[in-house]
Amino acid sequence: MKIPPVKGTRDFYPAEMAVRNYIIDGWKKVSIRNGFEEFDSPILEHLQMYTQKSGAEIVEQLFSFKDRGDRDLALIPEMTPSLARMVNQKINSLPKPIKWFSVPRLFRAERPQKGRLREFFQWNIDIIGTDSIAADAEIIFTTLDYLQYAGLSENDVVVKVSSRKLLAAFLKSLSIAENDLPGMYAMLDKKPKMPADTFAAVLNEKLSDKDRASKILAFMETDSLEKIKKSLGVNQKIDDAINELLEHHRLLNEMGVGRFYKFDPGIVRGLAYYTGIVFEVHAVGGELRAICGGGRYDNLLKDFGGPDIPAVGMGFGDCVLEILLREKGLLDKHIKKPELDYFVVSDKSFEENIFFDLVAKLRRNGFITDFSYKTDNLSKQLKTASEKNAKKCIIISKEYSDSKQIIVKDMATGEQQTIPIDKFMDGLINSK
RNA sequence: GUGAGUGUAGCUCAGUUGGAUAGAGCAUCGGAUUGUGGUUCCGAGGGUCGCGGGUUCGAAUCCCGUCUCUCACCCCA
Repeated sequence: MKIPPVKGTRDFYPAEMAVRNYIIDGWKKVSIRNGFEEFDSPILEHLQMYTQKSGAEIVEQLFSFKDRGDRDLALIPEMTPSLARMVNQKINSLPKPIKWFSVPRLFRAERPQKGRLREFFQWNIDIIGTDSIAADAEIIFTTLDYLQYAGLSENDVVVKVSSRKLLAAFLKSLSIAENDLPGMYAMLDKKPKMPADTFAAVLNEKLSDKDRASKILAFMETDSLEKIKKSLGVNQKIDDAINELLEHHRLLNEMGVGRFYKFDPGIVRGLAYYTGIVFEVHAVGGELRAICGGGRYDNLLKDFGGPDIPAVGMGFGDCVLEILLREKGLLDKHIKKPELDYFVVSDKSFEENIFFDLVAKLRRNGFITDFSYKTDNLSKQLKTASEKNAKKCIIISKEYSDSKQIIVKDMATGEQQTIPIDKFMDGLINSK
């Protein structure tokens, strides 16, 4: 009986594995050069970790089970709670700020669709223990550092930035109650999904107040910090939030990535735990969902039973990225076919057992080396060498039995030279 | 969880109004060119036509169910 793969998962054959490694290696390389240290958590956590803050509905969106000790466990659907748990556990002994990154394998029991699967990889970077806006800027800089590393420019991607603080202060200035804020966030977050007049109608209905609704609409349409400052600079809290955004923008300009920046009050992010500047990276002109997103979440550690310590972070999944890189032709460009340094070929026209000795020595010296199990036909073996993308072939044949010489053939040019095997071996060792 | 579309070799697809051993290209494997690869030529393997049921003398083809995949909704950490 054939057993199918599990819904929403992927098989990584060598070709797909090369893509996955390319993406993840890039994430790690960029994290490290931006001063982040790698950590990892278990793939299982207590189910309670997710139900506690998000409610019971979330159980339907993750994979959970009871172990034999009757514990409710879950395959982790995100990394941030595990990070909070780990940091809280050692909070007093960790030097601050903490700059950590991770590339966990995550699971969500949703119905798969474009750019969303049930099993995926997600790059996370977090800075914990500072409320400096420079940290908010650095998270975005590091994200952009990767996107540029992958070959994307400001023509391909845009960072849309907003502020929960600004939005909250603005909504409160319209006498919307603190308790109603989460509901408002959820609604405003849906704006891009509906036509403008539908959104206006929904807003009117929700507020039952045309004046306030039109003010919110105007706010949501504003596309620059300067305009916001001019139209709203009436209230200390709003002013503070705007100044924070201006400083953040200034830092990104100074870091040389200001051209990617776009103020967009429509960026709300669904998650309730954000408290400050939030952002999403989107493909320019595409229909794709957000490539990645993040922001400041100053209450998270406290919410998970730790001290009141500020934090800012970003999460970046592999699925949408892969679609985008493929569309832009950046995968074929960056992922090389595997190559061999040497392919050793022989027609067995000699007695001595030199063949495997040579193969082993090449490998021990660090050369990627292979050979064919079929040793009858020279032309077959060379064909295999071509298929395996060998840079050079070593041919051991009658020159060896005649005078202990081997042929080194350059597969790109076809040139070959005959040299004594001892000389070749000495050259190998000296080349290291 | 809701809705729409889809399913024929590993991949991309043919398959006449329901008719006999279901085809092609690519890929894979083998052979030819006997001291040298990429080209070419020849050949082979591989499909309970997603699965189950029904209609029919007869089903890849029509009907029902189910699953998969795709896309959208819900949700988005």
